[in-house]
Order: sequence, then C-alpha cells, then structure tokens
Amino acid sequence: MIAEVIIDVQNSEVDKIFDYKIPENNNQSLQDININNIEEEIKLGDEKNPLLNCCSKNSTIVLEESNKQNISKYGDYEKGMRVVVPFGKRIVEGFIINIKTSSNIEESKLKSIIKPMDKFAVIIPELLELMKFMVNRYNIKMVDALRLFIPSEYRKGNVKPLFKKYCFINNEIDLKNYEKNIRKGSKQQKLLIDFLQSLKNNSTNSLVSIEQSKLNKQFSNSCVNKFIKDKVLLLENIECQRKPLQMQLTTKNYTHTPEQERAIKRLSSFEAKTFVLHGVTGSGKTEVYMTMIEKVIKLGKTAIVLVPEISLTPQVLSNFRARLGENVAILHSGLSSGERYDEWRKILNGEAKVVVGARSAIFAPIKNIGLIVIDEEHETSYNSESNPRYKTHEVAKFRATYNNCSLILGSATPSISTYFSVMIGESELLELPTRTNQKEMPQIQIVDMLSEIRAGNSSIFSRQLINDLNECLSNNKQAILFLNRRGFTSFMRCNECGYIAKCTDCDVSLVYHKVENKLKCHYCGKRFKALTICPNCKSSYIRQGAVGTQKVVEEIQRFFPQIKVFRMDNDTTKNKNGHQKILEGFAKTKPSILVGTQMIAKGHDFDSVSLVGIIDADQSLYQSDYKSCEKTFQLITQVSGRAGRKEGGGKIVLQTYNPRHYVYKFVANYNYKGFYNKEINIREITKFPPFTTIVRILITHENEKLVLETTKEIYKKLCEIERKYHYDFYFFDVMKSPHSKIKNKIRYQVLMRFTKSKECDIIKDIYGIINSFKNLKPSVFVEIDPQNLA
DNA sequence: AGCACGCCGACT
DNA sequence: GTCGGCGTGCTC
Repeated sequence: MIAEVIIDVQNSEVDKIFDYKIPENNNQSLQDININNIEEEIKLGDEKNPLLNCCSKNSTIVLEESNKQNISKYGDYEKGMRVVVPFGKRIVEGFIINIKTSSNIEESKLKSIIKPMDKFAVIIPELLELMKFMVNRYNIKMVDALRLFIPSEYRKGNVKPLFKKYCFINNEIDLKNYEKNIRKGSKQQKLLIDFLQSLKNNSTNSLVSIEQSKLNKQFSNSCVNKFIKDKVLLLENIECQRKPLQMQLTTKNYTHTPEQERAIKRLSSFEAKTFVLHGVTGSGKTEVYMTMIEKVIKLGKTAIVLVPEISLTPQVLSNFRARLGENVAILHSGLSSGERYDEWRKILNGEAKVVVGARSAIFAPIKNIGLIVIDEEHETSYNSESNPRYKTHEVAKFRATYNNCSLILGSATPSISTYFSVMIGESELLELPTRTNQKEMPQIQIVDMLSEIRAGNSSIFSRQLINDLNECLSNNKQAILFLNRRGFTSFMRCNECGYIAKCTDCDVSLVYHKVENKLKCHYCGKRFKALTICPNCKSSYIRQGAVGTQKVVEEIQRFFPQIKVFRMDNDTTKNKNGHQKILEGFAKTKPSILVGTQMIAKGHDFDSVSLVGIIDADQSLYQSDYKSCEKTFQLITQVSGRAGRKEGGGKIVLQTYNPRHYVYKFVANYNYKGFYNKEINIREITKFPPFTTIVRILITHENEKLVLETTKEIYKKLCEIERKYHYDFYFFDVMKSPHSKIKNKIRYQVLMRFTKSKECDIIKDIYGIINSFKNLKPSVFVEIDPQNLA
C-alpha cells in the first residue's frame, strides 16, 4: 500500500506529492480496505458553480491522476492523517492526502512511513478537496493550504492537554479530629475546615474535590499547602477541557418581525444556493441566523458562522453560547493556544454542531454542514491579503456546494459585487428594511466645510458640530468623533472649491508622493505634476488632506476642557486589551467624547451615544481606489449605526468638502439601492470589478537589474496572453510599484484588467507563466483583485 | 529547507 | 595537489 504524502517542512519550497510505502505490520489486515470508496463525495468540475470549474482542468499540479484508486483507510493509516517520514537524510512531518495500491515510482526508491502522528485523520476528506480547489484557484502551495486547516499550535506539537490541580478531601482523616490539632487562633485554618466540612455535607458523592486555584483564592496559600502536606487534602492532576466561555442557557422566547419571518421561511427551504441578507443596522439579522442554525441542528446538521474578527466581542459570543449552548465551538485569535486546540478537537470529533469564528473558521473540520453564514460580508478582512491568499467567500461557496447547503451573506451594506451577484441571478436577495425596535435611523446632516471656511471658521469642527456637541453633552449623553482615515497616503485638495486631482484615465484620485513631489495613479502608474494652483478655480489654496486623531483630541479639548475625551486608534490600542479598556472607560463616563478611527465603527453598542461627528468624510473617499466610494458608503452607514441605538433620535454630523458628492446624497437617506445603481453604472463604464478582474504581478528583489530582467521576461510572456485575449483586456502595463522600495527590495509590477467572464482562463494562463519563474531569485507573485496597490 | 554533488580559485 | 567557495538539483 502506498500513501501520497505532502511534506511539511517550515519554509520549504517542496510542494510535490511523495509516495511512501505504508508499513505492512500495522494493525489490520487487507480485508478492511474499502476499494469501493473510489468515487469521492463530489466530482469537481461538473457543477453549475463556475468557481468550482475554474482552473481545475490542465492544472499545473497533477492531483487527479492518482484518484483512480482511492482508499481512505489502511490499517492504522488514514487519508488526512499526519505522519513521520524519512525525507532525504532527514526525518520530517507530512500529511497523507491519498492512499493507493501502486506507485509510479521505482520500488527501490520508495521508503516507508515511520509512524503516524495522530490516531485519527486530522483533515477531513472535504478539506482535502478544498485544498485541491485552493491550490488551483489561488496558486498556493499544498502545504500552505493544509496548514490553514490545523491550529498552528497543534502542528508544532506544543499543545499540552490542560491539567488542573484538584484537591480531594481525604476521607481517611476525620476533619473534626484534625481540627483539634491546629494551632489556636488560626482563623484561616478554621475557616478552611468549616468550608471543607460544608462541601462534604452538601455533596452526594463520597469523593469531594475542588480546584486548588479556587481554594487558594479564598484561603491563604500557606494554609492550603499545610492541609495538603498533612494529607487532609490530596492533590491530583486532572485533564480537563478549556472552556473559553461558560454561559447559562437562556430559554427566552424569540418573537420575529414579519420581515424576519419571511426571510426565515424562504431560508427554510435549505436550497443549495447563496442568499444575500440585506438588513439595516438593528434589523435583527443575527436573530435570523440563530433561528436558522437551530433549525439546521434539529435536522442533525451543522453550521459555520463567520464574523469579522473585530466584532467577535464577548457579548456576541455569549449570545451564541446562551442560545445554542455546548453545541458551539468558538475560534478566534483571542483564544490561548490550548483553548483553540480544545475547541478544534471538539469540532473534529463531532461534539460541536456550530462553529463561530473569524475568517479562518471557514476551515473548521466540521462535517455535514447544513448552513454557512458570513456576517458583515462586505468586510475586507474576509480576503486574506498575505501568504496563502484566498477569498473567504469563495471558500465558503466551495464548502456550501460540497455540502449541498445554503450560504448566507449578511450585511447592512452588501459589497457591490455581492449585490451585483443578486442582480445577475447568481444569488437571491432577502431584505430586512426596518429596525426591530421600530426606531428611526438617526438623521444624517451634511455640513459643507468649504462654506465654513468662507464664513471664517478655519477649525476642523463646523459650527453645527460644536452646537450639537454642546447640546449632546449638556444632556449628559455621549458623542463619538470619527476620523475617516486609512493608510498613509494622502490626496491633494483645493480648499477653495474642493477640487481633487484625479487620473485622466482611471477616474481614480491621485496619490501625492512627497519624495518625488508628484501625483501618481496607483492603477495605471501615470504621473502628474503636483498641484500648486487649482485647475478648477485658479486658487493656490492647495492642501494635502490628513488630520490625526491626536490633533482632533487636542482641538476638541480646547472647546470642551471639562469633558473627558477618549482616544482610540492604532497608537492607543497597541497593547493587549487596549481596545477593551478604552471602550469600558468610555462606556462608564458620562458625558464624554470618544475620538477614533475605523475601529470604533464596528461592533460595540453604546446606549448613550446620541451624536456622531464625522470629521472629514472625504478622506476615505479620495483614496486612489476604485472601491473608495463603496468603502465610504459602508463606513458612514456603519458609524451612523452607533448613534441613537436604544432610544432612537440620534444624529450624525457629516463634515465634507464635497457636499454634492453622490455618496453623501445616498448615504444621508440610507438609500443603499440608489447608491448601488449609481456605483454599478460607474464600474461598468470605467471597466472595474465586478465587470473586470484586476491582476497584479509583483516582482521584488534587492538587485534592481535582476528585477528588471525578470520583469521584462515575464512581461514578454504575458504579452502573449494579452494578444490571445486581446479584446478582453482593458488595461495592461508594467511599472514600478507605488512603493518602489520596501525593506530595500526593489518592486516592479505588471498590472492588468480584463473581462470577468474570461477570468478563469486568463488566470490559469498567468499562473502557468508565473510558475515557470518560481525558481528564480526575485520573488514573483500574483494578486487577484488586490485590496490595495501600495 | 537541508544536503550532496560539482566545478573553479588560493593555499598548507 | 587539496581545501573550500556556493551554484544547482533532489528529496518518494
């Protein structure tokens, strides 16, 4: 018997399948081999889902060939198990991805597996299929995909089972007798004895135990130790499971609004398709998920719920635990390695029916999935932007298709491409247009900052905002000031008329590069002279936009010196729990002001916030990014949801230098559909996603000459692709990367944009070319629809 | 990654 | 002559 093994060596370039002999002297005989298990659960490629079809033919990596004789188990060895194998002169770890009867490799070359590392398969068959899909789709290494499926702690082998020290009360020693021996006046010891006695009396079990740490908390350390020394308490290490969150089950009855009811009814068909759940903030999307999950569990199936990392707050988690109890496993970055391992084990052995977690929870080894939910689906964090690059939506779609179940994409502001998929019939729309508590959405008032300047107010706050702040604070309420800043790039703006320099070809705003004193388009690489005089109104009042949170805090303190102001941004939340601490502090203080960036926009409900000020809404609008309008719309909607949560009647003051911009018009009326229609129109005309696919190939190395040579060669080859699909290409060029040097490495890039419908073919061809450059010194990698081009 | 094999310069 | 530089290629 032969096992196909993928070698797992840190940092290695080895990404081949190696055949190993399975030792014959392992437990079982050949009779147990199930040769009938030949056809896997699904056939990749014949599905309606174009994604699954994509790139799977003629892939550069041979995966299909061996599948003809497909055995999932042989003796102690099983597909998906990790093993120890000899590799060259070394002993390394590997994953069995397949078991077969014969090998194409010379018998003499074959070595035997040394031993299994697990008692069971740690990678379920579905995930092995997913690995193949990801390898083809994202051109990643097989090991890298496999590594995603297993908690890193477990791979390194340094998770220890949790032992807790328990104190058992020794029944052979009579407590009353012992009491006589203790020194008089020793209060602590007396208390401890009484405590133990009462424990014993209240217990039905003859053996009474308690965690040592609990005793230590209540009684003095030395006292407990003395008891242990005297054998009154017997110490024992007991293995137990870590539970990140313990919760009482609630038996509350949940009533649904008619809209929720309608969505639930439709979802209860459990059709194997994608549903987009578009619900305004506070419309009870979570309740819909919960209800559906309960239904799925009743059917004996399981569910995965993905939430953005940032909103994986204790409240959210405890809501799930409270409602679904021990069925829930939680995976997120805040867990200790041991906790994560325990949760993962719970999933693997079927104890958990529901997995709630951030992005990577989509790889949970859960079987028999009946529902997958991606909450806040528009969040960009769902796309992995480094190393194994992948798109959570696509992975989720794969798993949903594999399990023949529904995928729900929920959001108050679905991403344009998601909504587009509804429009072209790829997914179905479900709407929750009103809040469950019938409260109005807070009013959004747009304030023109240019007229403020004209009126002689040069501060960063408009008179309106100051007025509203005054009112808010004097009512003992709280306010949030939001600074819409991302990244370090800045744009140039005329402070007289609000003109922003844009690329003539791409309709994307230009980025000011201070070093060269040039304006650049990050999409086509075109360069422009820095502005000194506004081409629109001839004013020389040109400014680069960017105000920091610190500045805002200083300024606001000048206006309200007696009010407590909290600041929350990258600087103040660096240390662990910095987040939590600031938020808690803010929640406790009334009246108060919270100044912050992106991170205050999400999660966290503040009941007493009645005013939100958006200091400079334009800052995210004029990123050199075709998605900037979409992001701005999402962000403002999101922040607006922070005000007037409980009592309604909140207010948003949106300060802009561009009050007539369409984003603000739509956002002020909570008109998502209007915005979508406008935006999708622009995307179609300017040939941006979802109508096209953007691909960037990045070539980096210390040696500029080398990079240039490689880039030229790659470019030459890519030209052939461009010629082949000529009419599908809208853009294709080589250039220095916007940050032409990072860590002393020269960066060149090839950028292209082509029709979405040809995406699969073209990407496949690109991967083919790129892979032939993999062994060269400069590192070459492909990004599909990169999040940013910096 | 590691490790061997291998083909050229500078040294006891 | 040989010791050792690291360029190339293989690991079932």
